[in-house]
Amino acid sequence: MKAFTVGQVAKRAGVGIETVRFYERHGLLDEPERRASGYRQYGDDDVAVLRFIRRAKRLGFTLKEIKALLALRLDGSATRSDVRGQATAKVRDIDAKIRDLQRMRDALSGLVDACHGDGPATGCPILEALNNLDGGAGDDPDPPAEE
Amino acid sequence: MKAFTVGQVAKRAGVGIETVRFYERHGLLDEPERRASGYRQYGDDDVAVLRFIRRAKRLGFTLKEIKALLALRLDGSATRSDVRGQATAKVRDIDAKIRDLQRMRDALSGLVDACHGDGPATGCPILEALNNLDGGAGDDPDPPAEE
DNA sequence: CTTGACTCCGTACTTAGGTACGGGGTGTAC
DNA sequence: GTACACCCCGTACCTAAGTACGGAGTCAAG
Repeated sequence: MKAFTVGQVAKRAGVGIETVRFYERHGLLDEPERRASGYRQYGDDDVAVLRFIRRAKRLGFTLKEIKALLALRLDGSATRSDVRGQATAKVRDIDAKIRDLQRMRDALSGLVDACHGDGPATGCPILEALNNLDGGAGDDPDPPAEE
Repeated sequence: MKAFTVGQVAKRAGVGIETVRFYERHGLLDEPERRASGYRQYGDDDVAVLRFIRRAKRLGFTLKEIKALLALRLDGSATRSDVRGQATAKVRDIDAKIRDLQRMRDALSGLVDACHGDGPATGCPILEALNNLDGGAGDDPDPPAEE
């Protein structure tokens, strides 16, 4: 029932007022209705969108990507297979991110296991572990050619 | 054996020359040895570090965080348990990211399944799916209090 | 021993994503 | 009916992470 002011919606979503206006200007948040005075009016759905943006950002999505994700929601002109295609592509993106993170996680956690004891850290097999952090998943535009 | 120029190391790592200098200035890459002419000299280890930075960045780590990750490698003054502590914290960070991504992935992929057929997208249960995208994992500094 | 590609350095510019400022209007509690 | 907090808008500023510029020195091939 569209009862929040910009300050209230910002507080509920855990962002700043200026940020709400910023998202509006950049098309992540729909332009809200206004009271006669010009005051913006928001509802719970706007809070949800703002929270979603916050979380997606933490996961490394850009505002542009988030905008695309949000657009899946409203795009009434798209056919279902359009939407499916876009969503599927996003799922693949996310899967790739997860795989990368998992490899990083495993290497790091292997490091934690290998580096037990409590002497000085020198000798702790961190170097090797870090080397393992590198490795497969690059869209490397430069396969190690000869020079 | 420290045989690459800045251009060569940049190419091998898939980054720009200016980026290499930038990382050096910001302490992510050690200051390399120089030839008499002042030319920087790099080795394979530097390539590995640059590639690592690239991957970590794609995963949403900031350069600051990456610097901290890289520091685990060299910190000879730290005790093993120091290093273990830091690495463990990083693992937890990464786990949280993975969980968030997985929830997002599941919601999105549920959307894909639910939205089969090929009519117009209106009616496709995207709204609910997006609502599910929100939910648990925020370090929300503002629990929905009364107003 | 010159030419072209590469390197040096410092400085300036760019994009993304906000954050702050400031002069004015609004809403409400006394 | 006037404080006071809150909102309006535009503009300016900020950090992160590069990217580009440009004049001078260097290296290797012919």
